[in-house]
Amino acid sequence: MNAHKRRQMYERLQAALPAPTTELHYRSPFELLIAVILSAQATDKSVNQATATLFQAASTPQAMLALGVDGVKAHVRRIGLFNSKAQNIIKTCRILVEQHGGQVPRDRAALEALPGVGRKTANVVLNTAFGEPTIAVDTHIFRVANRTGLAPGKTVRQVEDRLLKVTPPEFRHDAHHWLILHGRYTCTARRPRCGQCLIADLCDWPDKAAAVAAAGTAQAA
DNA sequence: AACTCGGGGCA
DNA sequence: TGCCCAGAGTT
Repeated sequence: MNAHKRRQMYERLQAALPAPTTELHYRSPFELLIAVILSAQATDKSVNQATATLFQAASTPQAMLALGVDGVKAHVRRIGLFNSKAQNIIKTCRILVEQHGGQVPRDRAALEALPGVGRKTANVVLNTAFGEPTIAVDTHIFRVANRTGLAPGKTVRQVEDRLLKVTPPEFRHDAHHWLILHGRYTCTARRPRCGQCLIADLCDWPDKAAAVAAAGTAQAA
């Protein structure tokens, strides 16, 4: 995919998709951080369901510490990986209180030093809470970047670096938002909906034609 | 690079 | 039923 096509891709996604916002529910950088920690390998629906009651019980790191691991678990039991996530949340809150004045640090290294926070979570917080032009590569974006030829790469870090390079500056802050929505609702992992894709004509995916045809016969049948 | 954690959603 | 989910940590 060349520079012209990339720009066209972003322009179309920007025009068609809703204003940039997370689908996770949060009211502060702290709540965002916790929600993103919980969202690893989980659906946003299940996360929002859990945080609705969790944040009512505790919306600050101090209050979260008062809940304790078992208290947190009681709210997040229906989310996958909840055991390690509950422990990580408490450890993270302790560090926030002891080393960062109870605030979420606006610093990549400090964020990634928090238990349960990796490259992706740090990027989301930096972008969404602090407005920095990071691109958080998750499974959706990794798939879209490779499938369309927008920014191919074998590792998440490779895709992230390439995305930052090939994304025009004016799109860089919101690219994450558009790419993830596109991957989630159109360029899905299984049975991508190429027939109703806004950018199918710009996409390099070899199986695109087959996918369109399959969708057509599936609807006809 | 491969493995593990993990309940829920969806075809 | 099998595959996937807005990943991170360990080996």
